[in-house]
Amino acid sequence: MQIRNATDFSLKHTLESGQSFRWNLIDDAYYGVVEGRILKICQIGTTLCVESSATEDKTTFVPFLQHYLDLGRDVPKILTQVNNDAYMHRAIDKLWGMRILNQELWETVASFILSQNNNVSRIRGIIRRLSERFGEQLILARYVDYSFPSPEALATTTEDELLACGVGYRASYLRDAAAAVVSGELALTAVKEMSYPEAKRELMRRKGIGEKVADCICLFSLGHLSALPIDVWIKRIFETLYFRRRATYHEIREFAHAYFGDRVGYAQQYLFHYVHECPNWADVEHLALIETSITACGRES
DNA sequence: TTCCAGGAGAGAG
DNA sequence: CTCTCTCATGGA
Repeated sequence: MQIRNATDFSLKHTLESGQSFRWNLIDDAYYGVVEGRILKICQIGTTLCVESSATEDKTTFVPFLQHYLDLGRDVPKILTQVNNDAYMHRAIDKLWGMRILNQELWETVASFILSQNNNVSRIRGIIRRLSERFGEQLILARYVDYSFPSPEALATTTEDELLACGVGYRASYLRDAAAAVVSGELALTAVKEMSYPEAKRELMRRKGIGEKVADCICLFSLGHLSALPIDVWIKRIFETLYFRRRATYHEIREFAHAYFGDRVGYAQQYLFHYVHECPNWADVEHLALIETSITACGRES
């Protein structure tokens, strides 16, 4: 199956930017599991070639995939709004076409609970082992993978089995969240209908979900583009480039919304992925010295 | 060996 | 409110 006219879209930047942990690049095609089926996607120009392990109805599958990849959004317009300085200009130029995915909610909740105090490659390994152990086997041609474990599967296992997958001290957080979904205490269908502040507050009631993880869930699953996950790198960027001093999370949040506007989540993702792709910290500091359009922040007490 | 990674909870001040 | 310590794990 094909999707044409995927303009201003980069499959590579989108799937490799650390918002999903499930995609593997094999011979120019990305293989991943999305909502219970393996997808194989490759991009040739503005055309996406897609294969699925499931039998798909084209009339529903194409809109589903377009929504997952956020293809319906006017991303160039957003990037114009957040292209405020030399550093953002470089990030946007380097990562043109990167989009923020709309991922399945439970998988996103569980994945970012596991992300705390962890690194991307290890998070990927944990999720792969959890899926192999607690998910269902899927096959597309010679590619074998496993669906993301259901809340029921993770709620009824033991912490020892989770530890064997390498989740570490996050085992109790993961099991508690799964149990809350099963019991209905965490109503995911209701969370999907909530506003950004409501959804964030509801998610943060769970142990293991703080501000940053809740913002990742709101941004990478619920489409709340004003969500701003502040990890150590984003904090470092804002402090070096825009504040030139230590800043609290509250200060960064306030400044970022004023500086980038209500699509700050998109700006954040370009900053996050760019600093990981091009970890030239001296360059950041150099830009901080020559940048003049951003001196408004951090002057008052 | 120590440090770090898409942090958060608990406690102290 | 802010600061600090700890948490399990593996790669650098």
